[in-house]
Amino acid sequence: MGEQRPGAENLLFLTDEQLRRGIEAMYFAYRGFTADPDRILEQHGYGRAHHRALHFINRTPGTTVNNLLGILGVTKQSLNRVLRSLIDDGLVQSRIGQKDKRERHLFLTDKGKTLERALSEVQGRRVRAAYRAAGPEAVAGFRQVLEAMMDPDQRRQFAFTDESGS
Amino acid sequence: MGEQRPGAENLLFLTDEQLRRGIEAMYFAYRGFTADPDRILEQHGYGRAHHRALHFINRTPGTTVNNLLGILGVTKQSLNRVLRSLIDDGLVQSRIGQKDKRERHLFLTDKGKTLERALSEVQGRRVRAAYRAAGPEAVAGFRQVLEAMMDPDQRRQFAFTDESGS
DNA sequence: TTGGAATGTCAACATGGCTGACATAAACTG
DNA sequence: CAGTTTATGTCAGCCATGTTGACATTCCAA
Repeated sequence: MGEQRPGAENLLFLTDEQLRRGIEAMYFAYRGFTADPDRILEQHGYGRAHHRALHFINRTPGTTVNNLLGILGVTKQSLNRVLRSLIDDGLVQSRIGQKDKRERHLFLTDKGKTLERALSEVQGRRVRAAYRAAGPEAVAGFRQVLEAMMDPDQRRQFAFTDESGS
Repeated sequence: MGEQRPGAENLLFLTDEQLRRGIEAMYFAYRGFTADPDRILEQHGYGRAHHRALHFINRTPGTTVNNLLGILGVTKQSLNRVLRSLIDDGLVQSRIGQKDKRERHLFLTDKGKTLERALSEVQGRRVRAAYRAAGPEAVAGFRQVLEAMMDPDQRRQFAFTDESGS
């Protein structure tokens, strides 16, 4: 991280124009990033909030509501509305904690796993295609900039969920 | 990174886990990306839709409503509500077209320019910091992946707005 | 002159953020 | 044990921003 390469750091003197281009690229790319899952979600009457919940429950099965609140950065009322519909529709199962019976541990049902897989499949397809088009070195740079762009709290969250030691 | 295989293309053999990490990085980074402008917008009773309008009007002064609709990808009713408030608040000026009097050409007023500058200043500061932390080569890769991630239509839009030949 | 394009406006609705208030149950603390 | 804190759920309402549908106006162009 941060090693100096002679003659290279001058590229970080960015004009206003270059900076604006970067901002627009982020905006347009994020639209593309969410476009495919959005189409599937729409067919089920769901939104991005449902996608995020499915994603992170799938990622850490048995996570608690409070845990999820921290990751998603929304209010419990907002999350509850989303979880309510997912539970009612049989995509998520909520189990009362054994150690602490106030807690609810969240799991995807088979139905939930099926939708989650469909969503991550189309989204992953686009990400893979972009990675392939840009090449391995570009991907490494992409990840570095994204990580540096996060809020420190989010970055810590992000680092914490990394179990592979990458 | 996990298991190393000979050759360079192995970096594009992504495990499910690596792909999910990339998706999460995009999600968290976008949150960071919008966090600073959001705080300013909130003080004015505006949202991201107002920011986007201000950004693109500033970028191409005199753009028409229809033009803006194409860039932003929303309905005219939705955009109109946003433009209405910006015009009423004296941040945007709408001038009837000379050649085609049905068209409205949009410009930022001094007041509008001031807010736009404040927004792009805080957002640019974060982007700059991320660029600096990641380094020039990472930035080049970042931009390549973002561009590859856009929808083809958006990418064409994006390429078209590039007047500097960057 | 007539059709259609560009724009604006009104109404209604949905999603998903938010706050505030309150209920419940369980865990913790003195 | 009593009181406090924590985790969760729920109700009600507000706001920003997306949607569709309907309709008026203006005016270019065939």
